[in-house]
Amino acid sequence: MSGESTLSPADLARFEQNRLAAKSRIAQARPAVVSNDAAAEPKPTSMQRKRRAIDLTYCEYNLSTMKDTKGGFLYEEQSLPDSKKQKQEERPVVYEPTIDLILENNPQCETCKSIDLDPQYLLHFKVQVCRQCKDKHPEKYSLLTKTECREDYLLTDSELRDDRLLPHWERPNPHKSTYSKMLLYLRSQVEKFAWEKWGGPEALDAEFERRESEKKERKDKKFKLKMNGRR
Amino acid sequence: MSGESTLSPADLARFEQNRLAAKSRIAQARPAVVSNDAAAEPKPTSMQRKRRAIDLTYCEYNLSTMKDTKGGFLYEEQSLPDSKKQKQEERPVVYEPTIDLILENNPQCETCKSIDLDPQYLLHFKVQVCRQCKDKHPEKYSLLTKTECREDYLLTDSELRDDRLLPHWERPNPHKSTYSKMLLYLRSQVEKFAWEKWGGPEALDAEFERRESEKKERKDKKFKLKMNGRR
DNA sequence: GCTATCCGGCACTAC
DNA sequence: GCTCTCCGGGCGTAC
Repeated sequence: MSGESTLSPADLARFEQNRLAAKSRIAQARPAVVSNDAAAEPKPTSMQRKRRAIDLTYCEYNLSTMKDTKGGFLYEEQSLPDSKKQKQEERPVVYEPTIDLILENNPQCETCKSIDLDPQYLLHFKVQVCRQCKDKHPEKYSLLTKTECREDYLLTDSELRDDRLLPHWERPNPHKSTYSKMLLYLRSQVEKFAWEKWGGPEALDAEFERRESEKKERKDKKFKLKMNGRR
Repeated sequence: MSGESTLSPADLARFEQNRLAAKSRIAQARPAVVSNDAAAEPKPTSMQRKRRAIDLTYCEYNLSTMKDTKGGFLYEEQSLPDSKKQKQEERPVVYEPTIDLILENNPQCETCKSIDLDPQYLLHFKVQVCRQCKDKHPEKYSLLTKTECREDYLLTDSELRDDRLLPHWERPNPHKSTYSKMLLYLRSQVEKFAWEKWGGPEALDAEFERRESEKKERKDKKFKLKMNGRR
C-alpha cells in the first residue's frame, strides 16, 4: 500500500486546530457567501476554477498493468489474517477468486448493489464501488493527482501525506516510470475533506479568490515600485 | 522511541543527489577556502557562528525525570528479543540490572572503556559512552535542539525528521510540557552528517555566509526601492 | 497538466 | 534561545 503515515495523534489534534483557525480566519476576512438555492441551479461558476471541470483523465487506469480476472472475482480483503495480508501487499497484487455463492453475502457496490466491485478502489480507498458506477459517476469516483488536490482544493502537502487523513494510490509516474510515483486520490474523499477543512465549496472558492487577488496585489506592488525606481 | 521514519530508499537516493548538487553549486558560487594550517591554529572565527560556541545547555538532562539506578547498571539492549524490546519502549524507561560479571563482556565506553554507560545515549543515539566522558567532551556529546541543527548546521526539516539519517531523542518541551516535544540530536552525529552534506566545516561556513549576504542583498534592494518610491 | 525538494519569512500554535 | 504549521516562489529533479 502507500508509505507509512507520519502524523501522531497530537499532529491530528493540531490539524483540527489549524482547520478551525483557518476557517475563522476566512470567516473574518470575508464571510462565506452561502447561496440558498444551491440545490436548485448548479451555477456553473467561472471556468477559472479547474475543480469544476471534472475530467476523466485518471478515471480509468492503465489496463496493461492490470491483471484481468475474467469475471470480476472479489479478492478476500475481509477474511485474511494480518500476516497474510502483509504478504499479499508485497506481491504485485493478486486476485484470489473467493466468492460466496449466496449473492447477498458478498460485498456490494455502494450505489447499485452489484458485486462486481473494483478491486483497486476497494484496496486503496476502501470504497465498495463497481466498475460501472465508477465510470458513470466521475464527480464522485474520478481520481485526482496530488498536484491537482493541492491546486484545486488547496490542500497541503502534509495533509496529503497522511494516508489516514486521505488514502491514496501510488502509480508509476506517467512521464517516466523511474520518476517519483504519481499519487492518486479519490474525488469524493478529497471533496469531503476539503469541505470540512474550508467550510464548504463556497468558502473554498472565496479562499481561492482571496489568494488570486493577493497574488495580483503583490504583482502590482512590485511593478509600481519598479516604475518608481525607474523614474 | 521517536516516530516512524518517512524516507524510502528512493528518498535517500534523492538526498544523495541533492547533497552532491548542493556541493557543486557551492563550489561554483565560491570555491571552498581550505586553510592548510587548520590543524595548527583553531582560528576561533567570528563568534557570529553559533555553531562554534559549544554550550552545555542540553549536555545534562533533567535528573528529576530520570530514575537513578544506584550503581549505573546497564540495561540489556543487546540481548532482548524484539517483542520484549517493543514492550520496554512503551514503558517509561526501565533499567533491568543485567550485567556480566566478567567485565570485558559488558559493552564499554567508546572512549575510556568504562562500563558505566549512559543508558539514554545508548538507547536514543546507539552510542556507547559513559557518563563521565559525555560531560567531558561536549564537542562530541552535547545535545542540540532541532532548531539549533537547522540554524547552525543548515539542515532541513525533512533530514531532521528521518530517524535513520539522524537519530533523535524526544523530550517534553521545556517551556511547557504540553507543547510540541523538544527534539534533541547528538552533536557528533549532526556534525558528521553536516560535513557530508556540505563538504566540510569550511564549506558550511561558506554557505552560511552566502545566505547572510543574500539576506543583506534582499534587504538593501527593498530599502533602495522604497527610497526610490518615496522620491 | 508528475513530483519532491529547498528557501525565506511570517504568523501562530501549544497553554 | 521550543516547535509546528502555512505560504509563495523558483528551480532541480528524476532519466
